[in-house]
Amino acid sequence: MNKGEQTKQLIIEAAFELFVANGYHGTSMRQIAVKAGLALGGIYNHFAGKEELFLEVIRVYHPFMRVLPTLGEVEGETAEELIRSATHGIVGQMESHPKLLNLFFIEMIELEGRHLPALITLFAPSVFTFLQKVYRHAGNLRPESPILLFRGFVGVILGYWFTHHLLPPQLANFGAIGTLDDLITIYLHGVLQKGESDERR
Amino acid sequence: MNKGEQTKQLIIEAAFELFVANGYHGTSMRQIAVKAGLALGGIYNHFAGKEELFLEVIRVYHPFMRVLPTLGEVEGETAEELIRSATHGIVGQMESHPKLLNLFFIEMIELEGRHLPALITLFAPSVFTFLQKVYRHAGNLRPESPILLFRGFVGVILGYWFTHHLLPPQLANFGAIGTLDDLITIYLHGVLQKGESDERR
DNA sequence: CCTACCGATCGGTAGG
DNA sequence: CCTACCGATCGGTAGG
Repeated sequence: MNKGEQTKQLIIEAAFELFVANGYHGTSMRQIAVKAGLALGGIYNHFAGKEELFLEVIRVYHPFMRVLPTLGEVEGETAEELIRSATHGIVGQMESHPKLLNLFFIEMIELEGRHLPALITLFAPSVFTFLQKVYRHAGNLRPESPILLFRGFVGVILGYWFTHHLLPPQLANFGAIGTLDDLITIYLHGVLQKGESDERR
Repeated sequence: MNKGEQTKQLIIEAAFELFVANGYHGTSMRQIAVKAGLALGGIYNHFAGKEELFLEVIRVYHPFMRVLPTLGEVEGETAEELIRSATHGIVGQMESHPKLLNLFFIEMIELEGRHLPALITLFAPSVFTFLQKVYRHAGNLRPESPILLFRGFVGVILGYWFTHHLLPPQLANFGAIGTLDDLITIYLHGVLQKGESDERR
């Protein structure tokens, strides 16, 4: 990696950290320049403008980019193993940089979600691969629709993440807060059925 | 409501719509003034500054403010009825203004979540009331901890909401997208147990 | 890649 | 509640 490429990476990293901390309009090109260690004008040797820089940050750091590819690589012998492994993989990625999700929200709000469709269609295959694997390893899934199963799966991750970062610690005396695996267990009880004696409704 | 109070409400409403559409730093006091139908300087007769105005918007429009009180009023004879009714009540509130949730994210990102703790402790009682009601009407809940039950509940709502607004429509041929009630059903299968014969793990 | 600068717009205020 | 203004800062560029 030559000097110019190195500088470019420094700019992207600096921009990422400032964007997720202060938002798009809350971050100035001057702040990014200082953090990347060059003068304001220098940025424009690498990027045509602020939005182009943001697009590059998204291309590298968007949570879909970090999180969904792991779905394609998940391994396991049963649906339960696949789902537990996928959930932990995704949450692990999210924990690797707790502000990663902010990029998603910033793009939604401040750039009106203009770049989401492209990202979604880019990663839909990983999701399909994962869902097919799950259904292949288990004929005993209650939701007949993979999409529905996936929507519940998303709920487990989001429910865990937001309550994990938001619930006030003092309410622990109202009951155990629980772990990610506890939430997965609830979900698995919801989607797995062991034989037809299990029919409830 | 006298004239001054009326103007104040117009400002708050205009600010709300601009904030959720463009973010905090992406909205200028001049835009708000125009939308509210007065001159820039006029806003400062009602609010000390931009952040004070945002705080008032939050006080009126924050999703917690709109969504959690319904939890305190939910009625039903069984845990299932209570949970279904609460979920529909909350999602209904969210649908009444699809950008309501943006206020939550804007506060998180652009104002660093400084005002969340106050909002959370303000509405914790509604949540507790709801959870107590659920546990009173059903001894057959799998999660021993109400907090854990609640985290799963949050997951249902968030999972539904985000996939509902994000999933590309064309993937419907991969399977039915499902409804909110389908997701609630999965969750209920996860948390309700009908007798001890149901033990799975 | 930096220096020095551009016009535009920002939040906010004085004075009436 | 408006007009007219303030200093500060914005994204971006020319020229070297």
